[in-house]
Amino acid sequence: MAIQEIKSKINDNKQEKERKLLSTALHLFSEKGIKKTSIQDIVHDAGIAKGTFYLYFKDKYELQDVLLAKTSHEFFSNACKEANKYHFDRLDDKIIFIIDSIIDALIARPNILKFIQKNLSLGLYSEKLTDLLDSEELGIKELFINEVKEKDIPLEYPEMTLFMIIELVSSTVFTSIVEKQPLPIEEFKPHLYKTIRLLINEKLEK
Amino acid sequence: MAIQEIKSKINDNKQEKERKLLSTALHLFSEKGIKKTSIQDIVHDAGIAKGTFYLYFKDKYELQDVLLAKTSHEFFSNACKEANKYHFDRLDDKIIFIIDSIIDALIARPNILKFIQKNLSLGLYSEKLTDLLDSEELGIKELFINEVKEKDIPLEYPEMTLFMIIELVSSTVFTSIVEKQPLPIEEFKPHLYKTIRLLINEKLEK
Amino acid sequence: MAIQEIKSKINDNKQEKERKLLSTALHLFSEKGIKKTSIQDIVHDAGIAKGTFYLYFKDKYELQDVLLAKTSHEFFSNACKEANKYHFDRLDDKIIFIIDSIIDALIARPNILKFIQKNLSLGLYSEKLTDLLDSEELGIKELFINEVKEKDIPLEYPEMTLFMIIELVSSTVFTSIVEKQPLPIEEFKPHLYKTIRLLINEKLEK
Amino acid sequence: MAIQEIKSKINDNKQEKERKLLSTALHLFSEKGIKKTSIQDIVHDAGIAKGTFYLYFKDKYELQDVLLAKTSHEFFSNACKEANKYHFDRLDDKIIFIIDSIIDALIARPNILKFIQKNLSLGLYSEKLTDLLDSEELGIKELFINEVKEKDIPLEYPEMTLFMIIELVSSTVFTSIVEKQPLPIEEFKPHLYKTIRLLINEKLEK
DNA sequence: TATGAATGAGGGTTCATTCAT
DNA sequence: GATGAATGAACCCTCATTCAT
Repeated sequence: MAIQEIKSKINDNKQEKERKLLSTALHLFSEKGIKKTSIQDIVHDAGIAKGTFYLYFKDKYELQDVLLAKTSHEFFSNACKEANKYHFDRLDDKIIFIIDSIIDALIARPNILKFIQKNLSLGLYSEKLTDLLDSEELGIKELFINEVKEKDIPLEYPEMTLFMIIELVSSTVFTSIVEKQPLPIEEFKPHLYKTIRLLINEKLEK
Repeated sequence: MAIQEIKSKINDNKQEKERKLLSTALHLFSEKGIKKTSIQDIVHDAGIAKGTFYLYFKDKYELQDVLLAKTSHEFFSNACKEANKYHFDRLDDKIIFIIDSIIDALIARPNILKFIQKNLSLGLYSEKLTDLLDSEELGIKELFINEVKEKDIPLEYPEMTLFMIIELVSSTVFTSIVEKQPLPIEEFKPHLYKTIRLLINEKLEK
Repeated sequence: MAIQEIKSKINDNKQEKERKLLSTALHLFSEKGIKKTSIQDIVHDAGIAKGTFYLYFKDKYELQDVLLAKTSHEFFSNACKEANKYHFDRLDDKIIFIIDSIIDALIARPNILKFIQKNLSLGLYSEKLTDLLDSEELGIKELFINEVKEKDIPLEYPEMTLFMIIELVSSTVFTSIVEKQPLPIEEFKPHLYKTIRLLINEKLEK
Repeated sequence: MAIQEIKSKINDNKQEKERKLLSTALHLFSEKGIKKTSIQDIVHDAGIAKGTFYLYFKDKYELQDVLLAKTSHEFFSNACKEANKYHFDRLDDKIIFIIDSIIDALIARPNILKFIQKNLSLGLYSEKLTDLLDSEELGIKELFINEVKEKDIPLEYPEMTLFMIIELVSSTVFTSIVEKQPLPIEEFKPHLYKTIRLLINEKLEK
């Protein structure tokens, strides 16, 4: 076997270990909460030795950060892929479709929502994402900016608008799904979507 | 000394202990973070015996919940009091004044912001507030609803609008102050306030 | 029961715990060495809970320091008591008697010698001794100084002479007993005692 | 390249690795103490693989023993070399010159002194020295014995005298430099040197 | 010879909680 | 109600050591 092959095999093995730790941790964090999940639990369920954990992560919280960014990012990524299957005349329709997909996905996995809490926006803005983002796929950020330009939507600072939309969604949806406050999610959706349209089509005479 | 007086003194003593625990805990939570603050630390700094803690709170997290609601509420309460010193012709001006006061107060105490995180809205919506709210003071909620009615502002669901404003502020301001993302707070303020005006004066022809 | 009594009972209990920890630790340190003795071992053998250890000592090494001073001191203390039973015309005879007693005691407990190593002088000079020394008993230090004065022994700096004698004994005896270098202890003794006499009766024409 | 050369190169490489391990370990032991220095630390700083350590030493303590003997020996070796540059009429002057050189060297490197502790005499008496001593250089031991003979100094057991001088120095100097007890080293020196003269020129009429 | 990823035993330490006083 | 000494489970983390490459 060539040295090249050996090295790549070792590398594969390492990646596999890291992947296993991440997926096991996500499962446990969602199931029992971060506080009640110990490193012991994670390595036990992952079938990995205790010491090995520290070869990959400094502590539970570094793992948590990576996981938050990664998981949130996946929600955006999946929803965008889904949206790209269809054609939308209007940007607001497309954005709301994406957000609606994400909300439905969150409803379907309430435990993961409890893990993400109000930090969905990390999926777009976390610094931990650098590894994941060298993929050439178009995220919601690029999509939004591009379409604003193409369709001549009169937004002064589209990045800022998107940021506020995402934070608004992230924050209200968590409260609505988990605490059913101020309304259960299905009743809340129309209010939220109306507001999103407002933000995208801002026409403030001032 | 009359029995009454003795009882009231004992009661005072109890309230004093609880108050001491709360203030000490807030200080420690802000300074070192919740995770790194132990009950030991709290009772030590508060000058209270270990066992006594459990006469007042089930555990650290019950105390944390109370503290989150209480502290957030104080920010709103102070800002409202300040606003009531002046006269505002427009509701959006008044709301933005209040929110600006709160943001400035948060900037001044970044450690407390780190404790509150994105949960500022607990100051309005937490169930732990029942004790605090039997005061007859007008909060921002009542203020908002009343003025919408008085001034005939065409908002279909004013409660919903306020909820979204608060969550939007809570979420974006934390990120902006703590991580200076996407803009430092002073640069971000104009964008935020423009959006708040938009939400209050919504005129979406649809 | 009066509060006084209760408090003193608690105090007795605490002293008893500390005593137990010290004696157990000495036994284990002598038997297996410090490095191989864990706090677990100590509390286990002492029949005390793990957490309790930390109420009395910061760590294994604080305990070790106390123990070194205490144990060394006992050797001196016992030897002095023994010497005081007899009358000596000469100071050098008395000092050598004391040192001979100590050496014999060390020979009898080689494990304890391995623990003390070359630090026998801590029994006279350690700062950890303050607790033990408020006893009014005359140590070798006072004994030496007093007799030098009384007997007009022409020593310029008796403290310094004693210090060097003690360090010399401490250092050579360890090597001689443990490693039988350069001679086994019984053969080495005469050389050592001759040197001690020399130091006490210094008559250096210079 | 001739096989000879290759072999010698490999050998050089090996010696280089061992040398590197020793020097790195000495540095770490001095800096952080033995207990807090792990094999991990040593190989990391030495730039050598973990497994490789075990090709050279059984464990940290074997390395420590070698290092103690080696380092102590160097102090004697350097001081003797220095002394040989000059001519001394009297043996006691020469010995005191050597010891003074050693003490000054120790003062200059207090961390190394903390590592050596009271074991300076290992530089003369350790069994680990066999490798180093097949050099034909005259050590202090040979020097002392020879001169006693040559100068007809009336010492019955010169080896014993030297042993006691070395142990006395080793023990007192450590305490004096590190703990400044009973006197700081510079003030202690005259007392020590006076005693050394006494031992060399013993004239106890008894 | 040299490597360094993986191991998992074992250490120190913390801490919420109890309970006799 | 108040105390704080004692507990011991549970944690994190380090580390010497192994072994396939």
